Amino acid sequence: MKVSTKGRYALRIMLDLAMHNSGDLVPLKDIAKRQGITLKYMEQIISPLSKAGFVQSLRGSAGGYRLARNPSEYTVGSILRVLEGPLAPTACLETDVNECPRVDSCPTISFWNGLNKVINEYVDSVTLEDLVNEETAIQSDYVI
Amino acid sequence: MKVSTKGRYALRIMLDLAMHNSGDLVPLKDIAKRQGITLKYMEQIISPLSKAGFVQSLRGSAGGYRLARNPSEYTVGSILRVLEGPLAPTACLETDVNECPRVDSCPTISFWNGLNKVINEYVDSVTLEDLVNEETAIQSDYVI
DNA sequence: ATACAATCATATAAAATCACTAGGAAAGTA
DNA sequence: TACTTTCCTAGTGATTTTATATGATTGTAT
Repeated sequence: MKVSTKGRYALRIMLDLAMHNSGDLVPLKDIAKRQGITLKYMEQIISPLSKAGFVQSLRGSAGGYRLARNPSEYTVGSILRVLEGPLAPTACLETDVNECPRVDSCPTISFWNGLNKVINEYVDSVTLEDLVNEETAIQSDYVI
Repeated sequence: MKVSTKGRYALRIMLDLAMHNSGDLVPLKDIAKRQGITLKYMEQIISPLSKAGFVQSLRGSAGGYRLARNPSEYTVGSILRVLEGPLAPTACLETDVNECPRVDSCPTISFWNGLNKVINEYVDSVTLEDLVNEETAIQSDYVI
């Protein structure tokens, strides 16, 4: 029941971009340095995010990445799903085509459905903006 | 974010025992036949449940397993945890000793804490009895 | 006492997943 | 042209998953 590093790192990358959301492009190298993740591994993580249209990119010197939308328009769930696939707790909930031969008489399916629901409702109730606001609130504690 | 077969099978075994909860001992062979799981694999799954005191066992001819308590006294979460360990979505939430060096400044920890909470609250809100009642309700549909 | 039935323990292993590392190609900027 | 940065693909060691297999131990019934 663990979220893999890819999902967790994807969230950290997107949150880093959200906290440096000036409109300028942010080189991945800078994010890697801040987050303590190797550049090469981060490239693998941001690639699907780029293909999914979650970030905009530009190559070359002064290139980098930036968010494609407003931080409030990303739920954490949507980010995790790009790297993790469906967040369903069992494989039988993932597709419309139920491959499990026991599905019609399965006494546990309603339980798994319920778990699937609470997980997805929660991860989609939190946005990048929520996390940014929380973080800046924490930082201001030090100032005060 | 998947529950492993051990956790899922453990739930099916416990539910099978709950639906054959006459007080008599149920041979594992019978459960294996009903559930379509090999006896040898089931032995590995029920062993931790036995050690955790979730089921009572008796060896020998006419031996088998039965629930140690009333079905209403088992939450699904408690069963899953025996086989899966903590159901936390990240390792940093598992122990009291936080090993992650970033924990004090981690902007995502509150999100993971929240996810951890909704998952565990849900799995502990459903009992074996709930699943049994649901199943017998479904079966009675056929009768009616 | 003996045979039988079941739990209990341990070893092995294929397959999949995880968490990276590495090399280089392509594209854009100064 | 030199440099920087993204983009693409492949490989790799470690761990986990999902079992299978063999046999020992224990208890019940006849």
